[in-house]
Amino acid sequence: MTDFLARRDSWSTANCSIAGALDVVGNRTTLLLLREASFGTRRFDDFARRVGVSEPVAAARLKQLVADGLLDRRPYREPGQRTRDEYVLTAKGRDLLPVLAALREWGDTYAVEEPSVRLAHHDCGAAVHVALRCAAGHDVPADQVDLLPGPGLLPS
Amino acid sequence: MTDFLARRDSWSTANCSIAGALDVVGNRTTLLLLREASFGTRRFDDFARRVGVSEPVAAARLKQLVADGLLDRRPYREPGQRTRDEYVLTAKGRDLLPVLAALREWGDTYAVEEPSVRLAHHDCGAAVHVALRCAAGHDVPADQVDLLPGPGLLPS
DNA sequence: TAGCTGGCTTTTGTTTTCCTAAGTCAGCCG
DNA sequence: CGGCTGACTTAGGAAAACAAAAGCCAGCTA
Repeated sequence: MTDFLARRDSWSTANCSIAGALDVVGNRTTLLLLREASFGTRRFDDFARRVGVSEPVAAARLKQLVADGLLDRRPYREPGQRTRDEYVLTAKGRDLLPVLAALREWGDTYAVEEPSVRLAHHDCGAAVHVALRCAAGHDVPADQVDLLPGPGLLPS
Repeated sequence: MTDFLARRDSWSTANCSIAGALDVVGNRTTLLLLREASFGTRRFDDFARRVGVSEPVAAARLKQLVADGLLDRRPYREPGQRTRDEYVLTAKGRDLLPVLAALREWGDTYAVEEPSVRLAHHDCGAAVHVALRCAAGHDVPADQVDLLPGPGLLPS
């Protein structure tokens, strides 16, 4: 029961949630586009320029993100302007913000000297960081996390 | 001060922590190798087989992970066996676990029907999930996160 | 109605990533 | 000392991702 880890050949790749998530957001450009979307970027060429990617790549990735339901593409019109399309995060896309926050936190520590953005709690102004918590409300240090078989493994 | 987001062309790509983190772990194979390392996998061919990648790719990625300081490669010897090399997470690599946990949580919700692994708090057994918290100890919902300029932007 | 601009798409060619298959090397085992 | 196994490396080639440049189309603006 507890040593299901020992024979994880059978399930390590099969229907793994991490692999499934990476099938959607497993490349650099996609995550940077989502970073921009979380900053409020909406227009096509802003995405391409700020992510630092060519237009064909931006078009392909944005299209894929819309197809995957992370971004919503919808027309809008500023007064006196023609109709344009904008891309905004869906709930499914917003739920990836913890991933971006965790990457940012790691990058702040190990990849850059001076972070250009910091996250603050709107109510109290204190710095926001990513934490592991259990359903009972405890803070969970990384070494107190147990790996247990999930419902996808019970039939075996 | 608050509309620094409006002219983020200047800093969106430059020394962004997320981009820096993705330079290290920005591809699928690397993150899956770290997932395996977090499961306790140590041997070369176990990594390759469980991640589902060919040996040359596993060798290249593991070598890069060692060079980046996320994995430590060290010899070990089981009794009656020859010396082998094993790969184990460093502190720098362990600090990526929140990223993996966040990806897993998103994948549990959106990418698979039945997760094969669940995380539990060792002390109380309750499910572990990723949360945003501020330094003052509050839970921070995603819509209460403010983006503020960090130290890397002050000189401008 | 003739530009002009935003928002893409198409084309072309290069670079990166990956797989398969084969080869290497060290050392225990008979 | 000759084979076998684990842990890789090398070679060759296919597939994917990417950039640069050009083209297309809709609809304001003049």
